[in-house]
Amino acid sequence: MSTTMKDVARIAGVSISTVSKVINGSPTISQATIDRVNHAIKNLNYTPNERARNLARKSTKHVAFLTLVKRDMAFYNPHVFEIMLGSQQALSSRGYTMEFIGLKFKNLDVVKNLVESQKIDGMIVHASVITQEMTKFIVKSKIPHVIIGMPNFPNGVSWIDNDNNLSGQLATKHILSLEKEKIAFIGGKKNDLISELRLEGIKEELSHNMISMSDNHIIKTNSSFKDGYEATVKLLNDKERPNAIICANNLLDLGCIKALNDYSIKIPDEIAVVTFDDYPYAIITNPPTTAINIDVYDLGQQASRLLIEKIKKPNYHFQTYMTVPLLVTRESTRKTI
Amino acid sequence: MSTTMKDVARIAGVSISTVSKVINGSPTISQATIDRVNHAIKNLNYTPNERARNLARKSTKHVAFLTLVKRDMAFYNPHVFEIMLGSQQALSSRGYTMEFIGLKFKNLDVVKNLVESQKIDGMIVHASVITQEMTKFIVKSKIPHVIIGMPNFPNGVSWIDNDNNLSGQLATKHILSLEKEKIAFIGGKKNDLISELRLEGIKEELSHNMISMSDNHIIKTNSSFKDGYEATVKLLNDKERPNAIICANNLLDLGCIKALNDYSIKIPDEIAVVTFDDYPYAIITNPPTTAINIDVYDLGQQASRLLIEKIKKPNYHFQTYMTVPLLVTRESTRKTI
DNA sequence: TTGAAAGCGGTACCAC
DNA sequence: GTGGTACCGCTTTCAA
Repeated sequence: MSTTMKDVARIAGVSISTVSKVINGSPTISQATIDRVNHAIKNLNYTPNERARNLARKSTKHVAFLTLVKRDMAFYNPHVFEIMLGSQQALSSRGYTMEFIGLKFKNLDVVKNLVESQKIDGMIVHASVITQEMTKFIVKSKIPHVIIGMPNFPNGVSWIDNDNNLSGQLATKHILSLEKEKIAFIGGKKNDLISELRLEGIKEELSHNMISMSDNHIIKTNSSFKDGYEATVKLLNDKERPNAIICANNLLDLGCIKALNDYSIKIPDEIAVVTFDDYPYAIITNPPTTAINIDVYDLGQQASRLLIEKIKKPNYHFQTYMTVPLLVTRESTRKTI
Repeated sequence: MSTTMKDVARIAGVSISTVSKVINGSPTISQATIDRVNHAIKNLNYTPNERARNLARKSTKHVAFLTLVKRDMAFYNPHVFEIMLGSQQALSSRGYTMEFIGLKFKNLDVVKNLVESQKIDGMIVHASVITQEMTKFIVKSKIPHVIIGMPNFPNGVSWIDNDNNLSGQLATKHILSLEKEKIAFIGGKKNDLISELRLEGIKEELSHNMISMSDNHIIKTNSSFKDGYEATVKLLNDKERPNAIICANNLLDLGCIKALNDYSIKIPDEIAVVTFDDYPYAIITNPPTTAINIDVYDLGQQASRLLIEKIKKPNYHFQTYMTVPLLVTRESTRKTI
């Protein structure tokens, strides 16, 4: 058998409740016994049994991180893992551990069983697995939680997200500072909420500056290299050719820059380009593309921070928390002399 | 209070040990009572308390996945996460859960505490966190484990890895099938074990075919775009210019292809190119690069499978398990007509 | 086929 | 300050 508290108590010549108090840093123990107990712990090389503690203290210091997963996802959607990394770091620095749960579909039963089995103190849930029914369950169960990403339906859950509207504004502000006003946008289809929010931000910033955006300059498409290429060609053929293009993601950007190069358009002199997200292609386009970067690691950290806050103070409430995007300037918007 | 086994027992009119047996599928219970108990469970919406089960059964059905982590790692080193994905999938399909532990350095104390706290049944450890001291501890502790990646020192641990030697052979075989024999290799420095193993495979396959490799055609460098570019230029200037180049990774490949394009070398007619790993750049080079791909998801799955095997049969032993690389043929080695 | 009861290894309240 | 002890909620003999 492995050594238990009983052994420590015996060796130290105290009761097991005293040992427990020493381990948990209770203030009511004299320094002398603290030393005796710690000495015994060292000698016996004793480590508390976490399973027993979990049962006794009715909490596990264990948090679940839930996300939808697919094969190869680490390659084409690394952001989720960077969020997870931030979450885990913030959790472990506060004495919590993290269970990673990758779901193949929005599985309500798994979530239910997870919270009802009482093996976690809270959960961080990526918006990809969320359904309206699930939010209802989460709210009713009162499990401490943070959703990563704004749900696109009414809900009572606590969520945190990047400020996508602000991202759009930032991109636009930057382009306007180059004295370019004919801005085009290549983005996702209408149901792509993030793309829509960014577009809104772009429009807002433009109207602040009394500039309107031509409908022909807004292209909603899929998110492949090819789509980016074709959208760009379409923009080049528009009767009022834009002098700046904002791409909703790296793949569209890759296609866009390729098209501009093929048509011998000077970047940024004739057309400047800005993309959202910094990875993986913004760095290697020719020229490298200016990007609005989201610090997803930070997003994960904030999520954990808020979650632990909620675990500790059950009546602590928040509905939303926005993290801030960052501009990374590169040649695609750098004025040539 | 939440409902417990006691409640179920009372409602079903049986003892709690009977309830336990029903839940755990004991064969000694009559169908009639099984039905009664299950009915009560449904009615009360009862879920067993996992904390209590863990303590009572002295096992947690919980496995740790350990790896070294750094900020932005999901972007520049997604492979680890794809391995994790495979592991988690294989674990959960067998009723196990996974704790993700990202370490900032090779922290022996964390590992010790992890196994001594008895909260995991086993662990999958990425080679990035392994030290010789740690392998000693792991072996001594008898904790079921699988190391992902061959340790580069003598050890008694169980590990699993891709067959990097075979990868090198595969790349070489493919190039030889194009009737090109002057093969060059751009790889990592000497301490890069994986790169060395691949090079060995290349050499082995060549010597099988009675072909020797010029020392000038082996370049060991760092792993940046720039290094790939420069190495390629050096190869182009060699008195005996190679007609095929094997790059140890995607970034080197990116630089290599760029250099070949800048020097107007026809790919693959004048020089064919093969790279290791398929992501993220092999797909987008011009032309796209043929790659030797490692199915890291599968690697993760195998690791979990073996780990659970070991958990269930403590005297089941293995030292190594090799997964097989895959050739993805693209334009960079496709014969033009 | 079922149930009583002794753990599993701690925590935390309460008495001293 | 310290110790006795009743749990925490389940699993697992062992006897009936």
